[in-house]
Amino acid sequence: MTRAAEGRTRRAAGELTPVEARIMRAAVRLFAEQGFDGTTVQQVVDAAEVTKGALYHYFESKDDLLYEIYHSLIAIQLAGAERILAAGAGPAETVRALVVDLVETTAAHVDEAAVFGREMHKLAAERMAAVRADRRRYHEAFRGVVERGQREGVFRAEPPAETVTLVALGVVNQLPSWYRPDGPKPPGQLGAEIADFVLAGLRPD
Amino acid sequence: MTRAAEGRTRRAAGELTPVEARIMRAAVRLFAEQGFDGTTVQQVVDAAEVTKGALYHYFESKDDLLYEIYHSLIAIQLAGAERILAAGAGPAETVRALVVDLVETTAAHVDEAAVFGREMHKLAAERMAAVRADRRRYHEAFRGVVERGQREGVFRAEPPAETVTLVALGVVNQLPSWYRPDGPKPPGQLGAEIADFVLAGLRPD
DNA sequence: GCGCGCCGACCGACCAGTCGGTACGTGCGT
DNA sequence: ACGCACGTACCGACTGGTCGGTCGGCGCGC
Repeated sequence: MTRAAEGRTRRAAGELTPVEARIMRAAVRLFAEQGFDGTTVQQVVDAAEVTKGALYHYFESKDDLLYEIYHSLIAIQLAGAERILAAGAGPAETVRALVVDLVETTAAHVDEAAVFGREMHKLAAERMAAVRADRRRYHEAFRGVVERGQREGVFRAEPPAETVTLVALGVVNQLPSWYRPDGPKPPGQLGAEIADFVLAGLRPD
Repeated sequence: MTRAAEGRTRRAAGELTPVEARIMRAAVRLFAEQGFDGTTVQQVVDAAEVTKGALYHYFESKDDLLYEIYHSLIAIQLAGAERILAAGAGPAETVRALVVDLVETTAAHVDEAAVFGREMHKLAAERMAAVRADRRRYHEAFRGVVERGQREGVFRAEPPAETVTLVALGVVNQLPSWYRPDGPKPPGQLGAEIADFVLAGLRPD
């Protein structure tokens, strides 16, 4: 059995050999800078200081790298959402926590997020479906919190919950195009400001 | 002089020969579906029912097509912004008109917007600079309106104008990833709902 | 001395862009 | 009225180069 096949399950469990980690780090950086198609496998192995043989020993294909990048990001974000939802706070506090967490994790993984946003559509149909399902789960969980707040009367009823969700998740998905780690505002503050603005649009008269 | 060189100025003035228009339409659709690098020049010419010779007669390179796509979109959007700003309405009405116009033009040119968002970074340095400058102009014009409303007291002072701008333009830029022309809500309504929500976040207590 | 982990030259496919050529309309000298 | 020269529009086989992926081999630990 080659490591490439075995690797899928091992990596799915979050375990990475040092060589795999180096390859992933190099791939994410290069894909973010130059795009997936604009980056050659040779550039990745050079940057990771390994050889093509090693890369294809651990990964099945170039596409495989793309999927792993998505996977490492979505796993973190869904875990955050589940943790926050499970805490069982009120709608306002939950929305705030969700937005702040999303902004912080996205900022901490800007390269992954940038690659994901730009190249998601290049995934094979099957993997694409898995991605879409995860995204929709997040989207619906968020909208559910907004709807609950509206039913309970802690949020204004007028803005369609769907629109609020689109706006909130929209900024976050767009974040890689303007966020700079060395910018003046730390991610936590950015998240808080965005959350405040979203909640301001929801506060009852 | 080849048409490819002449074409730059002629196309900049908004004039397109029928052949150029066919090529552009095919290119936009294919780039939106498969990405820029994922689309071959041969596919474009086949879809446009012309030959490679014709394409390279009218365009200098594949990159040229990308730039023309951007150009046709940004020209419309900046024109809309200037028209609205020139109308001289109050901050609230101006913000609303800006958002609605942006959503409507983006929806009317989803393919262009999708390609632009994903492949902008592939532009050559010089053209990239021109793009960035235009985007910043739009961004700053929008923020300026928000700041004016805050100074005049018609908007709440708390949300940083920069954050409001990031949120408003963020949804619009993200629109190609979820908007479907055959969806239940027409673009005008979508724009109105988003504008309402943004203005709700700005309305004074 | 055997096999796992890795090496890297090489292969076949593919692709942007080229270029020698064709077809046709226009104007001009006779 | 005719034909010749010229420019524009377009054609499509071909080239030079690139890239993802392969595979026979090799060295080191056991």
